[in-house]
This record gives sequence, structure tokens and C-alpha cells, in this order.
Amino acid sequence: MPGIKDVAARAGVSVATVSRALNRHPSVSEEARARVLAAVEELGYRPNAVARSLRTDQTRTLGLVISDVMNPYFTELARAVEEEARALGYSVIIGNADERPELQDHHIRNLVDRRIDGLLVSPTDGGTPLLLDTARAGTPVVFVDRWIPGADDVDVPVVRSDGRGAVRDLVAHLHRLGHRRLAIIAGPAATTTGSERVEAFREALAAHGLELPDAYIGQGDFQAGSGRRATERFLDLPEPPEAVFAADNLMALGALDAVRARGLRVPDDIALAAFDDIPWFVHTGPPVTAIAQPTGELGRAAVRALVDRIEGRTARSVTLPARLVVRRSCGEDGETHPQKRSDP
Amino acid sequence: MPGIKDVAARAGVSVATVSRALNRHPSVSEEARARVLAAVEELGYRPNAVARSLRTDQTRTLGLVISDVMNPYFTELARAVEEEARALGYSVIIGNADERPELQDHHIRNLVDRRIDGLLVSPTDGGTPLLLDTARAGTPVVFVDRWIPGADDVDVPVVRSDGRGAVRDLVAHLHRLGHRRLAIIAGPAATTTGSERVEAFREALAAHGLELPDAYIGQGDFQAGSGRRATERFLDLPEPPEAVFAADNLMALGALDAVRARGLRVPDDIALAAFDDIPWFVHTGPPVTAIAQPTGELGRAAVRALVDRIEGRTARSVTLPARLVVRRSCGEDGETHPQKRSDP
DNA sequence: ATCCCTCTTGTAATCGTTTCCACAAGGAGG
DNA sequence: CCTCCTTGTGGAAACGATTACAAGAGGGAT
Repeated sequence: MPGIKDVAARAGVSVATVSRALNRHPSVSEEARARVLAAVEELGYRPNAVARSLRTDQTRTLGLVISDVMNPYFTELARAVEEEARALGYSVIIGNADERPELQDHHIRNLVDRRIDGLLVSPTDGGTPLLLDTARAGTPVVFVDRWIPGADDVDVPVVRSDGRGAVRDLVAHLHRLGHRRLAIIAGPAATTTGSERVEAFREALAAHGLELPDAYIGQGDFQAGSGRRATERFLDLPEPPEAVFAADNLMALGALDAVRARGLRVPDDIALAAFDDIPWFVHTGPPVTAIAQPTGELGRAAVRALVDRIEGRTARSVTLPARLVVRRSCGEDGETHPQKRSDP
Repeated sequence: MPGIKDVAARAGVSVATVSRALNRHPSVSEEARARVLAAVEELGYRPNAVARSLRTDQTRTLGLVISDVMNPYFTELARAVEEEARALGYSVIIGNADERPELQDHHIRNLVDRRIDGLLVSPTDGGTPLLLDTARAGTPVVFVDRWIPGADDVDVPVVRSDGRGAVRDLVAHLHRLGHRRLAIIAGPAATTTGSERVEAFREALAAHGLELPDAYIGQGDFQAGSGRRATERFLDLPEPPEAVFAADNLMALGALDAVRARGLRVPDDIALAAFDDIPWFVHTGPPVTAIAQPTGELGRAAVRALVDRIEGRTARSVTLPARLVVRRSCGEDGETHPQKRSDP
């Protein structure tokens, strides 16, 4: 693979001139530039990003550590992140933590070893000092979707969406349909999205004079299996809930499994709703009512915030509202057939 | 961020010794090694992967270019690839080509600029000389899932799955259920998976004495929208097909949309089957019969082949069989309820 | 005492860029 | 004609690691 020296020799100039020509440095003659460009073309020269990074101390690469690639919510997020990053001239390396703190640490370590310019993290459960230490050590970090409470002393913007309003809408929707015994399958208490959603749900219930008994709080881990188990426990209760709200899409899927396995039907026997809307919810039987985050916008905003920090500007936290998307899984006041207008 | 020099100073040895201690070079005294390790610990030193790569001319990084991250099939593949790579001591950078040749080229260029050690590609439609040129230029390349025909002169192993047998099973299944007019929604003819699946389908039909008229071949692009459009065209036919086979999961989804939008029902009014099984197909209404590729195994085998090539061993192409998973979308001879045993 | 290993260490070259500095050439202004 | 800019260029020093080579120390055999 030809190097800058080969180009220089071929163009009859020095390596310095080649470098300048390629980096559109102003002081290089039109003639030299042309010769360099020609040589580059002839040799098929491509600058070595590794060497360049070593010299300039920047890799133009962002790290993205997410908790579960297989979760459609995160794939959509990752896609948006990559697009915006590319538009801004950055590449993205994705690390999949699989909801395991030690894997998250592995990826963070790997990414800082590679000297990425900044880090985008949706932290998993569990105490990992490494992440905060990294931020403290000077690597620009932005949290997206979830965040870690102890981040006050170090400047880490949080880009997330607020589901409070949408949860209120959901509870009102359920209430209107006559449901009174409402349960939730929560995420890990250690994640912010885990605890927040329970709180929002509890508050919304209170506004209707309803309680959230402990028996109606299932402990999940954002994976389908836990959703199924929690739902089975609900169904075993002497007085099972009339509606179940899953704190993410995978657990909702598990819940759907569980009620089906008992020969029960959604929404006739029990209503179901989920946090995180995903394309598949349109096609499930029945289509499930969900709270939709502006996922793409979240990803883009996060990248912009991170790049702002990287390039020396100040970055602010961003909170975008989520909204309720009513389908059929809670009962018949939503759309009964897919509507033409809801086509993409 | 401390460098190897700082560690050397702190440990009272030379940088060479530090490097040797860290790379478990045999000839370094127990005492020196201990001092180095202590210094590393105290300073929180992490070796700079960029500098190391420049010197050693290897990045221990693999590039993975796939055609669509949002497609669950590819996310699963990506996940398996990352896992196997990690086990072998490599990192993975994913590039999402979004079924667009120019984006694919962008990523390939970006990856070779970063001097990745090897490239895993599931090529998109369309002639892109860059990919083959890269392979010819010496970068180890392995094709996964799809491949490019002109790759004979250059050593590029192909890791894929053969759906021929499963397609025969599917057609037999459909035939047994009484379906005679069978249609297919094909992928882009330029992709191997696009054309191969049509051929397999046609052959399987022939075995039952059935034809595949042109009107029953829909042209899709592996995206949901094209599946919907193709299905609408089928339904507008004077004699619409009794069963539709979509060549990937996204187009199957589009097909499902289309028949629902007409107020028709699967499988009563029309049967549906898909290539690529994904977790969601269990939960759709109705659960859809699909041909399952051993996706994880494919990803792992591809990584092993690529690493073999990188590390100087010879790599062989791999073909794994796919299998038919019968559910309810073709009619009632499959499982009518989710079975306990099919639980993960 | 000399020679020759082996074991451990340090010095310095190297990877492919970018960029600081010096310098030559040419034009403008005195 | 000298000085002072401006413009374009090349030489060489970084960046932070790995590694070839040289060399000192110690030990055993002669």
C-alpha cells in the first residue's frame, strides 16, 4: 500500500507539500496541488488514518455503548447515531453491553484504548466506576436514554426522552376503558429508565385515585424472559391485574407470550401496553399500544451534543417528549384497522 | 493521559523494558516486571492502540459491512460476529450500507483507511468495483450471506446458508395444504440471495408439476415497502395467488400489511411464508411460517474464516443448511398454539 | 585469567503522518 | 540597491508504541 512518500516522489515534491495539498492548506501552488492529486490518483493512495490519528491526537471516531443491540429501540438509536455522526465527519464504533456491566466496562476500556474522540453511553445496571472515571479523566461523554445519577460533579450531558406525559395519557386511556387494577413490569431499579417509569406510572395512577400495590410491580431486566415470568406471577395472583404496562418492548413481548400460553387473550382477558414503540407492534396479534420515543431525534441530538463537547463548544442536556400511540391491545377505543394515513 | 515514558520513569526502567513487560516477552526479570506493573497500576496507564497499530501494522479490528442494520436478521448476525471476534481478540466496526452501493463504498473506504485487519461483507445490489479491488489489493475479505459472482480470481471465502432444501420443504408444505397458485416476492436480482431464492422456489414448484408465471414474481428490494407493493399487485390480479413467499422478513411484513389493509386475512384468504426467521414472527398475527438460517453460526463461521485468512492460515467457504419452521400463516397443519417446548 | 554463554537491559530506528521552522524567490516600497 | 513582506517549499521533529542491535553482568568451563 503506497504511502505519502511514494506520492511525494511521484509528484516530484516533498512529503510536506503532499500533506498540505491533501489537507487543503492554503499555501500550496496550484501547480503542485495538481501534480500531487494526479500522483494520488495514479497510485491509488489513501492516507493512513492510524498514522494521522497518532500525529493529530484525534481519531474522528465516536464510541457508542448500548445495552442491547437486539432490542429494536437500540438498533434504531444506533442507526440514527451513525447517520448524524457521518454527516458531521465522524465514524462510530458500537459496543454491545448486553445488559452486563462487565461487558460494558470491556467496551469502554477498548474504546478509550483506541482513543475515540468521545463516548456515547446508555449505561447498564450496576455500579461501574470506570465510566465516570473515564469522563472525569477528560474523555467527552454523553449519556443517551439512560444515565447515571452520580454524574453531577463531571460535565456529562444527558439526552433522553420524558415519558411522564405519555404515561399519564396511557393511564387515562386505560381508565377510560374501565381498567382499574393496573400493573407494571419494571426495568432494573438501578437504571434510570427502570425506576423513572415506575414513578411516572404511580403518579399517573394517583391522579385517578388508584394505588400501585407491590404485588402489581413486577421486577424485570428489559429482556423478554423476565416479562414472561412477571406476567405469569401476575396471572397467578388471587386478583390478577386487568392491565399490564411493560417498561420496554422486549418485556411486553414476554408478557404477550405468557398470556397466550395460558390460552388467554389480549385485550379481552387482560390489557397490555409497552414503553418504546417499534415497527413490529403494528403487526403483533393484537397490535400493541405503546409509548413512542422520538428515537431518531434522540440519537441525532446526542451526537450533536457530543461533537459540541469534543470541538470545544458547550453542550446542554436535552429532554424530548414521548407520546402515546394507541392501538388495540388495551381494548376497543383505538384504531380497529390499520389506517391508510398511518402508512410510512 | 500517561504514556509509556511516564511508566518507564516511574518504574525506573527504560521504555523497552516496559513494553516487554506488558507484552509478556520472556526476557524480563521478575523484579522489573513487578515494578512496571505497579507503575502501570499507579498511573492508570493504558497503552495507546493507535501508536501500537502504526508500529505493528495491525489493528486487531475487523470491519463488518451489512446491508441493513434495522433488519433483525442482520442485527443477529452482527451480534454473533462481534461475540466471536471478541473471543478471538478482535474488535468490530460495523458499517451500515442501507442497501445503497455508494454508502457501502463509503464504509469500505473508511474501513481500509483505518487499516482494519480484515473485512466481512454482505454486499448490496449493484456493481461496485471497489470491494473486489480491495480484496485484490490484499485486504483479507470474507463474504457472508450474500456474495459477488466475480470473485473467482481472488480468494474470498463465502459463508452462507443454503435454503434449497428448506424451500423444497416449504413448497411441499404449501402443496399439502392445497395451495397451487404460489407466488414469490424476490429480492434485487443483482444480489445472490435475491436470485437464488427465486431459482430454488421455481425448482421446488417444478417438482410438484407447478409453474411460476412471471406475474407471480414480485420485484422487491428487501424493504417492507416493496413487499407491500408487490402483494398489492398480486391481489389485483384476475387470479391472485393462494400463497405468497417473501424472500426476506421485512418484505413479509409489508405483505402482511397489504393483505390486512384489504380487510383480508392470513391464512384464510391467502397464505404467507418468509425467508429468514426472526423472534417476532412468533408474535405476529398470525405467527408466520419461515425458513430459519443458522444466523449465529453463520456469523461465527465467517469470523473464524476471516481470522484464519488474516493470521495466514487458509480459509474455506462454508455453507450451512437452513430449515423450515412451520407456524400458522399457511394454514392449519402447524402448531395452533405456542408450545411449551419451543420456549427459549 | 580468558572465553563464551545466557539473561537482562538500554539506545535508537521505525511506522506514516502533520506541522514548526528556515529559507529561497520574487515583488513592492523606500 | 537594500530591506521587508508574501508565497511556496523542503528538512526534520514530533506523536507513542515495538523491536533490532549492542552491550553489561554474571557464571561456568577451559
